[in-house]
Amino acid sequence: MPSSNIVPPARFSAQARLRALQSDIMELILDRELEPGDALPTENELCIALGVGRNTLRESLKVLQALGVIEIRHGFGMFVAPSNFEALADGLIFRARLSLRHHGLEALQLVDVRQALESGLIGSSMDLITAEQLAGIEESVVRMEELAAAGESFVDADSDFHSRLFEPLNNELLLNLLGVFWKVYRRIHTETGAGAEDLAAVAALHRNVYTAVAAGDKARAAQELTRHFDGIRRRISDAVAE
Amino acid sequence: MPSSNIVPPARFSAQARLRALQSDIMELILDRELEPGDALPTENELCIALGVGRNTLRESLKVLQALGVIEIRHGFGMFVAPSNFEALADGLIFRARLSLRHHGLEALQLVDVRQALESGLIGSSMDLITAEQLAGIEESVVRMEELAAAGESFVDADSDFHSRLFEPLNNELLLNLLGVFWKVYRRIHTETGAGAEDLAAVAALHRNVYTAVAAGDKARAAQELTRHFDGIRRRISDAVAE
DNA sequence: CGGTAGCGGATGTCCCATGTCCCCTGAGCG
DNA sequence: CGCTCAGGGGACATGGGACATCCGCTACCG
Repeated sequence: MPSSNIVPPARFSAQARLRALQSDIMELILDRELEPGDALPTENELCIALGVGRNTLRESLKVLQALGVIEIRHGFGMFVAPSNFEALADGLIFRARLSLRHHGLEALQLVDVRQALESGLIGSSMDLITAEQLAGIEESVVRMEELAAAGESFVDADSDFHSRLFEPLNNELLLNLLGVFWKVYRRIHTETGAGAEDLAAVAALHRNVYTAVAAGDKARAAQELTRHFDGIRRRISDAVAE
Repeated sequence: MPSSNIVPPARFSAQARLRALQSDIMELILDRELEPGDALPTENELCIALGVGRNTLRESLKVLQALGVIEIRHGFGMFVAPSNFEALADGLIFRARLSLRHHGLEALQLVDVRQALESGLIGSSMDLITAEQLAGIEESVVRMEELAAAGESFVDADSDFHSRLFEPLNNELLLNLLGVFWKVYRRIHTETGAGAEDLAAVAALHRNVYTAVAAGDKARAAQELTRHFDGIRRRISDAVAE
């Protein structure tokens, strides 16, 4: 029985305590009205303020960093971070790879979600698109076609194309989510070999999407996107079957 | 210049090393073909296998736990976890609360994404829905109406309604994402007070959605959902303005 | 034969020492 | 007078050890 021990403070499960600690740190940020870019107290100050050891604190800190809540700069300090979904991507990539060992279920679900997002929002994006942004999209298509003609893979240009497509919406969360899906897809892509794809055909599909967007034909744009996703789904199914 | 030092192992940035360590752990799981529920090696074994100290390892382990990749049970061991999006929710809740201090931009973006998902996928879900599932949806609506009549808030029933709506798709990723959005929304809801909402009107909106779904009218279902989201958007704007 | 106390192993928390990195400052130079 | 770069100091990174806590299993005792 700790007589003078001040801190046997309501022992919950370890897991709950860690989560509480993370919440405390986030509350502290909100309470002090820190903005993205502002510095947090040093590790030692936080240890004292929150009444935990440095290691325990650091474990929570690392989690918050992975969640994109804070940014840790070695040797300088910790700061409230701008958006960052890297960690989510890693988690999803892991799940997707795990599922590819079986039936690729999670990978296919991911394509479904991405399709709903892209097909569902392409219309709104087309309402807001500027001539300049449209030109940027075509540029991506051209780059894909060039790479396809040269027989080189063009994952970057492909990713670029889809980013630009939804840039007009000015929705960072959406772009982040799509970015995550892209990262997962890219991983699956290299994982499954996928060398046998028809580059020219893929480039042509994107050209079709561009044409529909440029013409302002929302229904056709959504439809062309859907065809694109059907191709992706087929490739995943093939990879799992093999 | 470390002469006899065996391990000056290609110093990258600290952040990169931590990420690499996480990847290594995930690779190890995939290499050993561990399934969800299987036990990982103990901390000490991993320390040796990966050549890092226990503290460093634990920081990565905690991150993986937060990402829902592994599950840590105090005093027993570590296991490959089933799906878990809790961490993502916490991160998003933080972002949303942070943004509410300004213009509520991220909160509104989140509603946009959710709307795209729900409006975009309601059609596919209606293709697959069974009579039983339909009855479950109506049950949720009835519960909401009862609670509205009693003047009580019905966040749970509301959340239930939306879950059931997309249950037929059998897409865990989607349900998880929507669950995350719900959690964030619920937090915002309590955060902004939001006591002044018209319970009966909200219940009626859901009744309209149910009616359209039961009638098999996809366009109307999507439209009713959109109206629902417009209401949410308005409430967020009001909360920020005040 | 059943319940329980003890044991072994694993994780949780913490401290300390040392290494590493980054920004800031000030002296030196053009 | 302004620019550049080396050094200082502060802060984070890493590793190891000690002790506390928790869980499941087993062997002892009633």
